[in-house]
Amino acid sequence: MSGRPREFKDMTVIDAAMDVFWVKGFEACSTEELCKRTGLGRGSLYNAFGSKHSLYKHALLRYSEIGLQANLEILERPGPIKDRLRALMETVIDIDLNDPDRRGCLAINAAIERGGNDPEIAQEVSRQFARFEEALCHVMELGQHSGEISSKRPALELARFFRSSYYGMRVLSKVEQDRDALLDVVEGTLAALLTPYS
Amino acid sequence: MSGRPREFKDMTVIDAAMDVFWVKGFEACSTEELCKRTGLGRGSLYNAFGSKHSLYKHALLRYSEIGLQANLEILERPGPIKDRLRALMETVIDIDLNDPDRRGCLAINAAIERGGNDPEIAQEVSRQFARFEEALCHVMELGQHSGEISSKRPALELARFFRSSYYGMRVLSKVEQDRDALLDVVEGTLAALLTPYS
DNA sequence: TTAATTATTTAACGATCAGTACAAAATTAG
DNA sequence: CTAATTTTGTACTGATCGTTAAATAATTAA
Repeated sequence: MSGRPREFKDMTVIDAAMDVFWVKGFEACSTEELCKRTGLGRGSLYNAFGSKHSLYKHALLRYSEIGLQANLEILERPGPIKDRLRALMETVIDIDLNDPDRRGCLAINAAIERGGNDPEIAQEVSRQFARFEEALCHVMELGQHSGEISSKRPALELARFFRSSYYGMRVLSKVEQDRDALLDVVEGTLAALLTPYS
Repeated sequence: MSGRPREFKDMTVIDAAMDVFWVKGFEACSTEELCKRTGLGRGSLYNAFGSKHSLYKHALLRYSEIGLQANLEILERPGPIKDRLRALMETVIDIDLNDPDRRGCLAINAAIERGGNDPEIAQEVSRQFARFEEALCHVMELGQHSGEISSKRPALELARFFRSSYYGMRVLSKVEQDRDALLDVVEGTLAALLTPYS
């Protein structure tokens, strides 16, 4: 054990690869470009990660510490539940519309590009979707206890409904340039949660 | 003009190509497979459509007469607005979950795979999204006039909100196998539209 | 019939694809 | 030091990519 030491940090390489996959998707991203952007030669890249598909999996896993985690942090902020949910959606609108590459959400991109034909990727995406659902459900329960959010519906249903609306908004933001169209989604979704009676 | 006659109908070829693009996406679909599935030789295919990208555009345009139109027909059915909106979502859940290829919605697939890097495709997707919004808005207005749907919010906002939730559901259905998770989206979304007070 | 036009078939184009073989380089263990 | 081990850089693999060239076939117009 322990021969020549690696000249790179795995995570740095995965981050670079994630950026490329995020912009171009899996199929449209060549191994040559991955080498260029990670700074690794083909030998090193294949020695470390085995295949393009494996590197993509690593990138997707890493994404849960970027995209998902960023969302969870907004949800855990102090302050009214309503403000957190609004911040979650409005923040993502700003990010998506200001991104010249319109990368969107890597997990959603993976779900669409590979979910149907790639069980491994589908499972990891599903895991990330579930984690988001869980966090949202927790927030909905908090809101229901404090009376900020309608208790007419189960928290899980509200979480799933909100999540769907959020994901749909990220699909729309891939091609939409009218910010108002996205802000209407925010208003409609929040209004649905904040019915004034119990 | 008028030399040797074509041995195929353009629309038949486009339909076949659409099926392949729908299952595999744009990048993962080779011209060889397109030839195989359309029955055309490479020469005929390129003579008729010019490029893979052009054929993809034709397929996406054709999709608006399949996917979009199917939705519009459900929305134009007679009967309560609530039933139409529910049918729209539940029908799509059945289709998506019963599809072994998990093709989902081709317009959404195109938005995600190519929306960020392909302005032509982004524009056509945007057009189809807008048409769906328009139809939904019309239905919301009908529902508001008849009192079936809350008038607290503008019809356009309701339409945009519903559409986002619907698109999100189709993203989820790419990797979700729990029907209840999708049905909760339906319940949550409909409940939001059907507040009992004006 | 002939010329013009368009479609089809086949073979091939250069480019690029993901992945590998292998030798040189750098380390540790003994 | 040597042997063992791992990484690195480079050259290369066969396969496949999207696209094109060119000969042949089928039609209409004259």
